[in-house]
Amino acid sequence: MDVQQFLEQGNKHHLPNLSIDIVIIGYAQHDLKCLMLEMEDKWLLPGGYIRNEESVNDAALRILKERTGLEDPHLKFLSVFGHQNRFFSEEWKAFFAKINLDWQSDYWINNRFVTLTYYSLVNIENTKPKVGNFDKSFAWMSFDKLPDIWLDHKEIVLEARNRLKEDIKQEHSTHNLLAEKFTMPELHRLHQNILEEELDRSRFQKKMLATGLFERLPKKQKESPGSNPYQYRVKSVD
Amino acid sequence: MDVQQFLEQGNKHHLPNLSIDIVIIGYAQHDLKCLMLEMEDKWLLPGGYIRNEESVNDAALRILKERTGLEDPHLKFLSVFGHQNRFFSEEWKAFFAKINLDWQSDYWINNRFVTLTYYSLVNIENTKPKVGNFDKSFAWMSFDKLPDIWLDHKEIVLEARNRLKEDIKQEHSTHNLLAEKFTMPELHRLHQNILEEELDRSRFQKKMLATGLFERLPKKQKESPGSNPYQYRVKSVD
DNA sequence: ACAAAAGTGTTCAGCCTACACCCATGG
DNA sequence: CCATGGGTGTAGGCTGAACACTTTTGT
Repeated sequence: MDVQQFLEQGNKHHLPNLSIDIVIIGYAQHDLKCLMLEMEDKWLLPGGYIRNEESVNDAALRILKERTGLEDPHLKFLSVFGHQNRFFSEEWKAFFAKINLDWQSDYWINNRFVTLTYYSLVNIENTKPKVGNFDKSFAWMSFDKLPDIWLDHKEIVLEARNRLKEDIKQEHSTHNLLAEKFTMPELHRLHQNILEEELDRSRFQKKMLATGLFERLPKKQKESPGSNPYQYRVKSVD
Repeated sequence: MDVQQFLEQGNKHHLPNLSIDIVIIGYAQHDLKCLMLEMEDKWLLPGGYIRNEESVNDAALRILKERTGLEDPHLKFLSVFGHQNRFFSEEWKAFFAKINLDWQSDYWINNRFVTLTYYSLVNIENTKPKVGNFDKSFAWMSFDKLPDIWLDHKEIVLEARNRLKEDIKQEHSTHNLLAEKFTMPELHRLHQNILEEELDRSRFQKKMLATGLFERLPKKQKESPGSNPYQYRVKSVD
């Protein structure tokens, strides 16, 4: 579907008041980052709309796959943003003016949208982001140095950051942020990074191994001084 | 708004693809129950649609208040049901035939609806349920003896029942199911009921008191044999 | 007096915490 | 050979589990 057709006819093929936004979280250089797209001088979250013939969940997976290329990604529901003033006709108008495209006040994307937000933990190395129709570029943005963010997407990003902190205590999905094989010190640093606090190294290791979720692999070939760490990977489900 | 106008024009005043369904949970006769409405021979959850001028959250509160009369109720988001085949034109058609009302295939309520589900813990004694336009009656249905439930609402009810079991370990919202003043034995029985397992009486009492959430009131005047229990209420936030 | 209900106490096991210790490796 | 990093061990404390004890009250 080309852009003009999408703007004029998209409401016939999509649910006209629902959108999906995904906070795609990665980890590199000892830093938590999220994938953002640049539209002119502002940044926003990867997102999209729900087609008539797909479920909400399928739409989220499709959007995630379109932006990352990932086949079987981690994906978790975050929350609903449903304020009555949540429409962005002024923002769209200004944006269309900037890129010298015609803007019509009856484009369906000017509707009020309730957005369903998700977050996804991915391995940056395996992710090959692709920009969408209106996007100039993408970037992995550190949560500590967020740029000018469009619409209410900053609120969504921060909610995801907080939710991750809560979820880490219950769930064991953080390995999605690392490569298939990882060491305990790596996982330890990651958890400290997410929780923004020091965790006892000894206790962390024992707790993780006690879950029985990981299987030990041969030691890593190392270059740095010190004993070589074992590598682990998530046990395959039997 | 009268019924005919709602059916023909409702899409102009509501988000046309979003609904809200609420599992309203109460507790009476040592039994967890949920509020259901009768439409002909089937039962369904209290629900409604989102008006253009209200937020999703306000809509949920409005719907909850319309059905229960409650002013400041407990309300918590449950989940999204968003399957692509989630429209119920056949069901509506059959229902309209039964009540001898005209049915049009282009009524907006035949649309595909994504439903946002919530659950609410209420005190049955303080709740004065009111039926909606199409409802014959209401009833507090025990989770163990659910009737014939319309659409996919049974799935929603069961998800709420399971979520409550999970949430009880983290949150302390169960007092919403009891009267303002309650005793520890009452709270104890309630928790056992929700978790469907025995809880050590001694430990339960100490754990609850250790939260510091409750303040002790004078002992209850009692009739049954045994020592009179203290009454408690939730501490007011300072 | 006795049984039932409610509140509190006691013991033991297991887990969390905070380190200490040991081993491997590179400079 | 020593600094660094990584794996494991251990003593102390806290918390939870199971059950015992005591008090209160209706029958």
